[in-house]
Amino acid sequence: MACDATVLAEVKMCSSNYVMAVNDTMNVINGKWKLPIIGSLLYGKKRFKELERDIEKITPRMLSKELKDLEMNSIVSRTVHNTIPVTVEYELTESGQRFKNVLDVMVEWGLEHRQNVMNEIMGNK
Amino acid sequence: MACDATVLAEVKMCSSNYVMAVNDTMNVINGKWKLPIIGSLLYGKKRFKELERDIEKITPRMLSKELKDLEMNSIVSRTVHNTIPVTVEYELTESGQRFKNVLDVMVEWGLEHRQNVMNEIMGNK
DNA sequence: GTAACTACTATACCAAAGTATACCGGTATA
DNA sequence: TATACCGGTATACTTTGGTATAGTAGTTAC
Repeated sequence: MACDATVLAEVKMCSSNYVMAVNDTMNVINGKWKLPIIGSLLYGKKRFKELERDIEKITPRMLSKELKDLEMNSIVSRTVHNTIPVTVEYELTESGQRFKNVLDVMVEWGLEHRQNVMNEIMGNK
Repeated sequence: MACDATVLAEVKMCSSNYVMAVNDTMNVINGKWKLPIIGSLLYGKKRFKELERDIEKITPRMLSKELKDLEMNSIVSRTVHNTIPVTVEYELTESGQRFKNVLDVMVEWGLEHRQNVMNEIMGNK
């Protein structure tokens, strides 16, 4: 059938699955701080305070909240180490790392779009 | 230099451009209604009332506002026809149509991610 | 004993985003 | 003359998202 999820090309034709999958993706990146956090973790695992220092102007309240969201959605994993004092490490899951594919396409589109808009303003065809 | 914008692969290394391009893309899709509007217009040009009927629960206020946003960002074009009464058509620009690339990757990631999460719940490794 | 580091949480507030409801001028139809 | 369609706008309200500021418990260094 057209709605058999086993074949990607066909799924793309099936608009209810299409919408669901886009929404799943949107839920990962909603809010002001999700992308900065993911961006920071793309460079490797980080501790809470490291993220707090890394991401300008984020408050511990928001960092904590957003990390919980990301953990719940299996984008980020949280590991507590029995050091003294305890250290907590946040790391991208495999899904989290694969999210870079989405970011890459966003970058590609963003750059092309900016170029297009520039050309229009300059009057080039 | 590493920040020469002419080579895509190098641009991806240059984090300030990377961030800028992602933000450009995010600005296109922010808010609750941008994606439904773009999604509807992917099937071809539409008039105001057609969009209003197509997109469930959207109010004319939001539709009008979001269409203006999209037009300002060169994602959608607005054409007024001198029919009686006037008809107004909204259509994706070239950039708007290319945005489907972003959506496609979002769908791909969304489906894979959902599958991953399912597998974890089911206990499969 | 007091200051500082870790990983947070609690309370209160504020601004942006979205909703609800009504309305506008113009035209066509009954 | 009344009703309905078109492409919206205006006003007021509510909900959500984010900020500001302070404080928590445990540990180490001075």
